[in-house]
Amino acid sequence: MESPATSSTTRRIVETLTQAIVEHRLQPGTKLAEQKLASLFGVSRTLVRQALFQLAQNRLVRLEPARGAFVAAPSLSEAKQIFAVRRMLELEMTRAFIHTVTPAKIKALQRHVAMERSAVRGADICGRTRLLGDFHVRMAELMGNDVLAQMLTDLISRCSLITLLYQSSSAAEHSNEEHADIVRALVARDETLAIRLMDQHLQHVETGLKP
Amino acid sequence: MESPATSSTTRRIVETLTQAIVEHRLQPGTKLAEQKLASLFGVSRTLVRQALFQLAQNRLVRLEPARGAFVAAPSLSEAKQIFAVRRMLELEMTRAFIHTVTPAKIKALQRHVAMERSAVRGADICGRTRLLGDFHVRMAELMGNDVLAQMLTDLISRCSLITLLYQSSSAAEHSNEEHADIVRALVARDETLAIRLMDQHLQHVETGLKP
DNA sequence: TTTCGGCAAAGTGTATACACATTTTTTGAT
DNA sequence: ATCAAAAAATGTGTATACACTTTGCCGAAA
Repeated sequence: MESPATSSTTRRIVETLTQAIVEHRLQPGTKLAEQKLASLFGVSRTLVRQALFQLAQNRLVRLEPARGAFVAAPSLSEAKQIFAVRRMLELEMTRAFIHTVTPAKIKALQRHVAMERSAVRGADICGRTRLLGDFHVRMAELMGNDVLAQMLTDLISRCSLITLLYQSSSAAEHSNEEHADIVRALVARDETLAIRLMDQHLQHVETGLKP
Repeated sequence: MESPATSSTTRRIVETLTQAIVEHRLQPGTKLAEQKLASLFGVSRTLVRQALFQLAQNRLVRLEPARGAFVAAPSLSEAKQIFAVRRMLELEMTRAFIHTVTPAKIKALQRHVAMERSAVRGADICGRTRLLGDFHVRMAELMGNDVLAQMLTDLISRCSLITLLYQSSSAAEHSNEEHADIVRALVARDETLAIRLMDQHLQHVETGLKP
């Protein structure tokens, strides 16, 4: 399941804006005027509009009728709802993972955790956040459930605006260690432990949000 | 959390097309030519394009570059993935519902089940399918988790592309009875029973898919 | 000084026009 | 008669133009 087919030009704009928003070079609430973006990217308003439309569906921008597009500022209440959904999905996903685990899948997760660690050790803040989120998506992909993977991708990108605001470097390191712990529990085929660790991990990330 | 703000004209087109697709008046694979839809709705291609774009993100239509838009034809494998996700979400939702249940919420669900029954008894095929799906969405809304509700809305509309192919009138009646059973278990605050009933219900809907 | 009304500037919402790709039809040769 | 190649038709991708809404500013009246 690939992302919906769209002109590569529009996609380029979406990706550039997404990065800018997620890396906080565009602060929440910033107005995104169509004409300015159009001349900035050297295209017409048409393509910018499509891009903004798509970003609105990813909940990264807010579209106010006849007023324009603004960088979204997800509320804490929304973040809590998102985490409630993530917990539902990911605890069950962990349970199911244990039953379909193979050495190759374990290897893939271990490699991912290693990549996380180098990003966390380095100063690569946006790469760090992306990788820490991708761990969860990777688990879904390894289970062969692309629908679940896509869903987690959306959910995680929706809170990335918030996690980036509040997540400290030490919290990132903590997350990375918890991922490693979860993988160890998966290796040991310890279902109860893996689920408990995942639950605690999500709990930590969520409580880490509050300023 | 309301659906993403967009011109009401575009939204009208999206909703009309969604209904038509979900109610199977437009068969999977049907080409959706922009100009034809434009004259049909009495608007320009611009608005139709926006609508098709949005529908593509909801996975109800497929967009092929330079070839156009087609009504999506979800594979059985995709349907199975969707049901796996629904089971994750809805079993936990049922568990959580028990803990936050109030007489008002029960009343709302009971009213909904009654509406389902009259639609099932009558010959209102499209209303029937919509209402049977909405039961699950309604539960999420009553829990105050709009993120979950939106997610279930998407998942269920994607399923209905398939279920409508196979769901018989007797199956609909069966679903309605199962909903009533679930509500009774909620009234009794019987967590284990409610979850088991919901699990069986999803199982029935899913196995009902295979031709 | 403050407030209200209107005017101008800016920006979004929609339609239309044109360029290019794809598909289909037609035509000509084997 | 069949197949291939070319041309016409259909349809998408992008840009531009115009109408209408919002907004900020300036002046006049209380």
